[in-house]
Amino acid sequence: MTIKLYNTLTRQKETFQPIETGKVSMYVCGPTVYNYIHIGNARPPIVFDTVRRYFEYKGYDVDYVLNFTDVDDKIIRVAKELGEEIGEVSNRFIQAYQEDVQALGVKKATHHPRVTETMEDIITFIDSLIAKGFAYEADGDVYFKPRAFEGYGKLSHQSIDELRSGARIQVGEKKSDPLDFALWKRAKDGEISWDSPWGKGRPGWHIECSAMAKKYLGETIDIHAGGQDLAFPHHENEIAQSEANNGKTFANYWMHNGYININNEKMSKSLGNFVLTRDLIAAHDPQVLRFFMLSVHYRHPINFSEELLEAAKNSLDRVRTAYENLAHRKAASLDLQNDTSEWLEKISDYQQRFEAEMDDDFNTANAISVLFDLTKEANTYMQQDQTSTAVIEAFQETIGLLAGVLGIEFNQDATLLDEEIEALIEERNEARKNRDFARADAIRDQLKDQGIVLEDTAQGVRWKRG
RNA sequence: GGCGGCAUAGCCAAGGGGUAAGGCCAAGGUCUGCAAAACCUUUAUCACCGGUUCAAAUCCGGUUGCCGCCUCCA
Repeated sequence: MTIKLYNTLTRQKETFQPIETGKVSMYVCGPTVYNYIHIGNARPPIVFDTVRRYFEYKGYDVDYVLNFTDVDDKIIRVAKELGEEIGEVSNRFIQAYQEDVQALGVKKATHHPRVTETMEDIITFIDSLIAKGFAYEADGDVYFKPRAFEGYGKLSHQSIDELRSGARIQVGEKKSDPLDFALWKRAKDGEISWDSPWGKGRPGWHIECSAMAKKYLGETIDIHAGGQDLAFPHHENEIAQSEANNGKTFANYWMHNGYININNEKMSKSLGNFVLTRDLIAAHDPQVLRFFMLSVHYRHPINFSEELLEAAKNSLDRVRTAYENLAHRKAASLDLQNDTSEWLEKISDYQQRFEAEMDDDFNTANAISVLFDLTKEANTYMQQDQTSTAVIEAFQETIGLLAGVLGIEFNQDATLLDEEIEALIEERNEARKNRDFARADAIRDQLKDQGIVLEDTAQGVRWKRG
């Protein structure tokens, strides 16, 4: 089956057609590193990491670039406030970003370029745009002229004249048209700067992505992605810069994720209604947060609340518990041959259903529902007196594999209990045999206080860390 | 003003012409010494109005409400 994905450019689901067979090049706009990320900022890395994982699951070789904007007005401001170098600020928050996102099960990108390390390419890019007549220098600033680029507005589906009413010129800018946007900003006194043909300065916001995408992925990439709010103006401007300069389609597919809302309103720094990712993963299982985000289609908004997170935790526990129970049940299973193939076929059907949902524009909400169906099937199978090792293993492997595609990992290595606890469990078994339930329950309560939960099953005592 | 999205059970959420997936919560039941886990059962006609159709939650028109983008934003 081929993968279909919704392309913002055409406003349609399209069959994914890679530029190069078996390969996918993806560029995802990363953070401006001047503070800790909130959970809204965590959605794109999670969503597109899942997209990446699914492509890899399907056998594609994915070249995945996620950049860091490590110089801009806000970073300069924060550095000034703290009396630090901007490098100190950006390094600290890049580090923090990596930690947060790693906790959420996000794989490292193939490349994590930074603006400050791409300066030469950026300057060359701007120079070339000026040479081609798409940009002009004005008193140390350089501006891009959207009016010179024919396709301007094609991503956000806005006509250039409609946009005009919203455009504005800020104090100190030397644009000749309100629509023009900065490629290069002349340095103010004492501000960090780089030498360029137009004097000391630093890049504007949009040009970095055009330059980095070209540097690491080439002139045409398969997928360019980011949050919905980047579609305009950021991505629109990237298209204009890249296509004006390279004369080629910049990205074949554009993907945009929806927002995280609080009380039905967009979470944003300016509204002050945000929850920091760090704070949340300190208080909750980060996998639950990831699972929560994937339980809604990536293009739809998600309303955030502690209650919803709690519900997500209970949901995920259902799958996790089944996975752990399968591990326990494996020991008591037999090398049965009779009805095995029928079950294995059934399990494989669930996997195919999962794939069909993911193939359809990465419908993780439906993919998760298939995972639940598979979980129920496994639980039902375990109701039987006799179970086949092969079937139990297939259930466990498939649940682990599909959850893994979503970036959810279940604990494989149940650490052994220490001897003291083992002895207590044994003592309790004896007590139960002797129908000394008071003693048995006392031991169970004692272990519970130590975080060990005991469950009596037909196949013996099952324990887990609660 | 321009462009766009959303409205489905107590809650979350898929579906998007053929008669409502899945999860959470709740209640009842089975199993269990008790629990836990699990399984079974119960719970909606899809914001409203009108139209197209043999058939509409799904298409079209309109109404209401909410949200987003329109040069800081994921």
